[in-house]
Amino acid sequence: MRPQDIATLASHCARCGARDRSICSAIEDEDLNHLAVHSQHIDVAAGQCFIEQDELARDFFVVTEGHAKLFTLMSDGRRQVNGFAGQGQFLGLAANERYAFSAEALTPLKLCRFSHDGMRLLTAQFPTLEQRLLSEASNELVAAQGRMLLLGRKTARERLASFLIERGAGCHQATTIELPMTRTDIADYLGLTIETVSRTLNALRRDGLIDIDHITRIHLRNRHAIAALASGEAA
Amino acid sequence: MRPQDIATLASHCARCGARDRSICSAIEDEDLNHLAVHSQHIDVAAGQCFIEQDELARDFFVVTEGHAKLFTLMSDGRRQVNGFAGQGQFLGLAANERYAFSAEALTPLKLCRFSHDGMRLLTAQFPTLEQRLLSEASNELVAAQGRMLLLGRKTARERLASFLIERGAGCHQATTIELPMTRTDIADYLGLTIETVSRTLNALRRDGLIDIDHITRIHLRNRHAIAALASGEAA
DNA sequence: CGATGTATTGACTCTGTTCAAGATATGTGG
DNA sequence: CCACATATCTTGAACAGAGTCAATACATCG
Repeated sequence: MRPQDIATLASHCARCGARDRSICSAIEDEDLNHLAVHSQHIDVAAGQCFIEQDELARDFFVVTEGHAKLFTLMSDGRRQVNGFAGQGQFLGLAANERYAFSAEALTPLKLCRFSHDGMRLLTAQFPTLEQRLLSEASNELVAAQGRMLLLGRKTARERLASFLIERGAGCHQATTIELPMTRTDIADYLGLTIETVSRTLNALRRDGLIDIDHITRIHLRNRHAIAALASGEAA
Repeated sequence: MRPQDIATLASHCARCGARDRSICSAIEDEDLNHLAVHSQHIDVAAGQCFIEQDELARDFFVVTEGHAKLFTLMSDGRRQVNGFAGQGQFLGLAANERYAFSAEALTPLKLCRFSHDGMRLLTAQFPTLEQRLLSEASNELVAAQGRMLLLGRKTARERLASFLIERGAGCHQATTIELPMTRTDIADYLGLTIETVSRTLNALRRDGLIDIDHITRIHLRNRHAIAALASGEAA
């Protein structure tokens, strides 16, 4: 890992750290040299797979730039997208011996890779890092339970509303959302078909809840109503 | 915590530890005294709630006897059962400031309770414990992804087959499954209605895949076929 | 044994899927 | 810069799997 990569990672993680999302926020600046020894910077082209379901889980990853999708496949091609990962997101906790999911770049992607072995050395050196990992895992478990509720019990309309609110979270004022994924990815994320996603989004537009500025850009006109829909408090 | 409770916990955890499922397997016998200082034995009557969704998350729990269900509620009463917990199971990782789920005893239940504060002291003393917690969280994340696939993409028949296989796991030979939960719980676990659960189980019986000895006892006649169904390799 | 809660079965409905056609983007080469 | 080719997205019509509502059967427990 070159010095400029460390700087890049550090600056990215500093940004993410503000929202307490990045794993790197557990590591102080002066410790970044140790980090550098055990990590490696990687570029992935859009559409390329960098984690393969059922492969031996040797590495963890941190997204430093771009977006990725995580998904599970069935033998007949049915697909469930488990999540999307953006800047600062940590990947690879959902694995024992082998990865439980595949991961593919949605946009040109920059990753920081840590071997499990390297990670063990790091956690031995920085106990806070292990706490940080555990807290990250807890966050993901909470999110997973929210998604089970969505997939098991919510209507198509509620699923889309939940998706929009989730995507819009963090941006307190900016109610315009960028969607780096296709309709197919959204459908597989929400347990629906592309047709239902398309129809439902346009229904939300007709009802004045959103504007669809562009296929990849959606404006929330009535965030409060969308949030109510998402949590099931609607007629 | 009384000495006999420690013994009970230890013996239970020893049993579970064989399958590497219990959190206590990280703690050696001679350390159980330290454990005792920070833990508390609790009895819960069947039907009683012992974790309340959105309450401040102050404690972790280990099930030492009996069965519990974990679930999430929507304001209109829709319910998603996130999982069932039996002997040796660790509860409470899916929480940040507050619990992301509620938990209720299905049978008379014995729990071991650890305060978060006590847990911090314990993990400081036994670094392996924190690794154990992280590994437990990883297992749960893997399981969560399996459930997302189930809830998002599987048919009712495949969901029931998956449920039976999951319940039958561990018991390599014994193909008779005890179900400590009601049909309503199963339905809310699989994202279905009780009617669909009932109809589908009886369809599986008619097709010679299972016997329903009793409402709460199911015998797997053709485990291989059920497993194939569960993973979606069927007509 | 009757009372109550739980499970099964049946008839009908509805939400979301499937299949198919058309529209809109994105990208390429002339 | 435009025409064509390909992807992706939208829209429509028919269908199906699971849900809803309602009646009946079965357990469990006093």
